[in-house]
Amino acid sequence: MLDLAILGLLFEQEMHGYEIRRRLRDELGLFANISFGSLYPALSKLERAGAVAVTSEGPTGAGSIIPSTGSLSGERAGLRARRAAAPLAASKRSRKVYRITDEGRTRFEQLLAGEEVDDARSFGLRLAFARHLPPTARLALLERRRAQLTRRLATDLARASGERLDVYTRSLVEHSTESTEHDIAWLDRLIDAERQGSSPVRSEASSEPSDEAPRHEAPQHQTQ
Amino acid sequence: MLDLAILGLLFEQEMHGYEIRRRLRDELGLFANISFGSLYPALSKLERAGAVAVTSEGPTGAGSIIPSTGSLSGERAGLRARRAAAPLAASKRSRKVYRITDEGRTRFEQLLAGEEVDDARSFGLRLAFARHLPPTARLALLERRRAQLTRRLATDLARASGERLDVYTRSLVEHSTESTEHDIAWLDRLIDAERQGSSPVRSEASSEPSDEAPRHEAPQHQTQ
DNA sequence: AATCGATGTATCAACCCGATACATCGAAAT
DNA sequence: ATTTCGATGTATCGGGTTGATACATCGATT
Repeated sequence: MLDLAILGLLFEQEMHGYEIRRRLRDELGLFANISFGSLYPALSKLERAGAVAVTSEGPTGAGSIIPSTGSLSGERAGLRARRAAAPLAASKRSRKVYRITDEGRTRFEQLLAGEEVDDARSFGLRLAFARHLPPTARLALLERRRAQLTRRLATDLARASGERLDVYTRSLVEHSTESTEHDIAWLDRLIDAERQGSSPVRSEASSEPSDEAPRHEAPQHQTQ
Repeated sequence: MLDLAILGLLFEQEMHGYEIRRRLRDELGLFANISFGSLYPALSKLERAGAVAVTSEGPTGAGSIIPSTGSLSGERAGLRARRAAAPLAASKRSRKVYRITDEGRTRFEQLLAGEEVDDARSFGLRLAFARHLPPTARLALLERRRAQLTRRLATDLARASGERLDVYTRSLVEHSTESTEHDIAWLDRLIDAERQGSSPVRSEASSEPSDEAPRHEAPQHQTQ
């Protein structure tokens, strides 16, 4: 699940681990504070799997890829060895900038279109990257989530009406029910907007928009 | 965190693992589907720590508190009603019935009054057992949670207004903001009710061993 | 009688989190 | 000018959670 978040961020721009964490916290808001104990192993795993590649050193921008000395494999003491053996002038600080590969892009689309939309986090993450989905899959994602919430609402209502609960538990269940209803209403608005805006447009990349409906906010595509 | 849930359920009535899972799912609703891979290790750990003891074998040693069919009608399926209607006493089935110890009760109160009210699960769990808290601690719990949500609302608002987000991410952030506001309003109602109603009733968490029958659901005050 | 689903306990790999360690840099404090 | 301190940056470790899986018994249907 964290793989999806990492690949989604690297899909737009290459960056290093610390920056990934910052964006996840500040922009997405999901993973309130993703732990480094999750992030770095996930990056290593993605690198081993060939989904991302490291273009060591280079704060921002596109160029400035220093021809690596071949010892960029993340071994146990490799970090210290690299630091000691690389007193480069350009090397301000040890940072590993990650870049997504073609294989990673494929993996990203697989994960994004995956069916495991169980919890709120997973759904929120997919929605945050929903602009990379074709309209059909986007609508399917929203409706899958809506079906899940509807199911949960049914069990919540059964529990609220059937059981004998104390004041606090009852309030908890009632509030949970209201929240679920609120979520469903929100999803209905999203689904409606999706149906209004994406029906005439067949493809997100190449097709003439033939509708003149006053869309309040157009679904913009990705930027570089 | 799971320890609190287990001890809270065993606080009222002894039961076995499978039943703990069922109650957590059907009554509390938290831990939508608690995994056995969490439950059984937690039970073993609690047993090693002396917080619970196993009174192996015998599903209904001291008379089942199962309410007769009436309130069970709203259950998930008729299967449970069927099972509840026939509480076999000679069950040779391997089941380990757990009972809370005095040490476990102490541990339960420690956990319940603990300060780590970070996430929604932890708070919801504490609220579900809030009737075991003295009114002062109950109010403190609600206000701690409110303060957390207020902080989160501030960062959410900053993110929503400052960043340039695509349609879906923006909708996500806005919905999250609304949900947090909804939660805060709910907490305000709870806090208000707590301030109104908590003066006359003084009980719980004291050294009174008698005065109450071993009922497991006994909150009778308050105006919801 | 055989199958199937519910009940019941238990373990495993994979994953995630919180804490911690180590190291560098910029800037404020002394 | 030097020290201190906080932000940046990578990485590991222990412990808890999950989902999958295994094994076994019982009740009911076929």
